[in-house]
Amino acid sequence: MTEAPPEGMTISAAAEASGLSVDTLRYYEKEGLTLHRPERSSSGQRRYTQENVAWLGTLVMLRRTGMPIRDIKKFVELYRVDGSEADRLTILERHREHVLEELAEVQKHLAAINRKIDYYEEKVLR
Amino acid sequence: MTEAPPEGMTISAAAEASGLSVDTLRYYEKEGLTLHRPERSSSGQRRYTQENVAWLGTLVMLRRTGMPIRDIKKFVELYRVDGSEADRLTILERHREHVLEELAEVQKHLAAINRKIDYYEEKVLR
DNA sequence: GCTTGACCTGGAGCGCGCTCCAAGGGTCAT
DNA sequence: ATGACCCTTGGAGCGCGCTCCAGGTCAAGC
Repeated sequence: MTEAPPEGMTISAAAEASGLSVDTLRYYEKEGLTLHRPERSSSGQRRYTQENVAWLGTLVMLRRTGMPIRDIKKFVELYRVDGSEADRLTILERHREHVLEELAEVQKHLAAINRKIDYYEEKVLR
Repeated sequence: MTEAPPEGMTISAAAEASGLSVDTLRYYEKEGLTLHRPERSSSGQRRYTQENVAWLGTLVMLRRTGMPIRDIKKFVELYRVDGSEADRLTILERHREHVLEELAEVQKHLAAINRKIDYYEEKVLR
């Protein structure tokens, strides 16, 4: 098997694909949130594989559901530990619990917003 | 009609009732987020009425659904404008839209979390 | 009269998550 | 070889939403 030369997307393409900014990609990498660091081209530029980009999707999933950077870091560090699957599962289950609580609270407040809207609709439409 | 002396809860009671911290209550007041500033006792301490506390509930509702302080400020300022009910309604409707989009996105990511959990459950339980 | 404790003010400080900047390098088309 | 353009790094800066602090006042209980 021959080593393929580092082909793959540039950082701006990876940014577009993931919905993150170029700066954020470099920031995440610096913070140790990447599963694998992207390869570099001969001139030192990052080249993102599909796997790299897929992991960015995981990061977006965790961030956009409110997991702090430092917790994501702990999570990704488990990927470097053999047999840590049960621990990763625990973290995900805890996070799911947290997300469900958040959702429930927001929905509760949403109901209050709806009541306030109803009140104003009646008031405004006479 | 006689003026009642300023009876009402202390700031710590209002904090407990609203779920906010004492510091946050003073901060919100400073930022102009209060509908009415609480009265003061003879020694200058804040005394919160039920109405004051109810408004804190509105602030919590807006904050916990992600409305930034500066937008809440615009909203409360409309309460000082006669006939601004339609504008308040518009703000609430826009905010509801925003909340619904947020909820949809979080739920989408929650589904991805569930899939990842399923994957690990299979892996861990052999 | 003294202590305790809750409150007051103005302002500084902080954690988070980016976001931006300066200074420079490589690649390519004209 | 000039310019455009995208990339690199380290580090500074920022917006947000609190949170904390120093130094002081006041009221109640012992």
